[in-house]
Amino acid sequence: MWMLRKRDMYGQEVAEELERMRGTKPNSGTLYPALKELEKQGMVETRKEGRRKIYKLTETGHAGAMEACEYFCAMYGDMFREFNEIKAGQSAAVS
Amino acid sequence: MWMLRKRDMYGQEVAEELERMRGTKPNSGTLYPALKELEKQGMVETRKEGRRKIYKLTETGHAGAMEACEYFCAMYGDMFREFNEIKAGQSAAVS
DNA sequence: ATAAAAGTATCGGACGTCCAATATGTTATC
DNA sequence: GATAACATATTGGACGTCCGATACTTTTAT
Repeated sequence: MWMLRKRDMYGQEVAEELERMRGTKPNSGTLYPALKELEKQGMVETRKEGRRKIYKLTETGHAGAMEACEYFCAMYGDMFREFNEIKAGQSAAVS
Repeated sequence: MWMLRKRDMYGQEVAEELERMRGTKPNSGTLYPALKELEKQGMVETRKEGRRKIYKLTETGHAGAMEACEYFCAMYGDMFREFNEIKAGQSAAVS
């Protein structure tokens, strides 16, 4: 969902983005049911372009993405910041 | 694991920290098997203090925590940064 | 000493996630 | 227009995660 905030994508693009992020591409049996569920919930809307089905985040979807991210960042934000500080300290020590 | 980097804790403390982070406390049926697994993997070592069992991250555990965090941050780092930028923009707009 | 409380621990099962296999429709290619 | 390639889709099942219930041990309170 967060990825779709930036631009509309079709299924395979979503899969490739996820591969870039986490190393492995989600199986189609994972991807499409997930997208379908988001559509059912009104988070995304779709249009067809040729053989591709393009997913676009709705208003509700934008709100939902922000809300989910809010929760997620509240959970792991400290860890993130701390990790970045450690990294920053390490690269500073090198120079 | 990340929490244990800062200080040793006993089980209930771990549970309470997790509650602060994510809102709900993990069930004991979730917590203790997880800690036991970490011990089995050599990530934590334990000592008893009274009725409490104190968990301490080992060298391996520190390395493991960093490695896991590295992976995690590589996955979600962009989202985090973007989210923070949005938040920063919003609070700037208010003032 | 006995009861209550705190902390640790285990077991079953419900539920979710993800993948492999497979199928179907659509656009290129020849 | 047959074949290959691309994209979407469904189903089944393996696996993992998490919780509720329950039990055990150790300490504190009375």
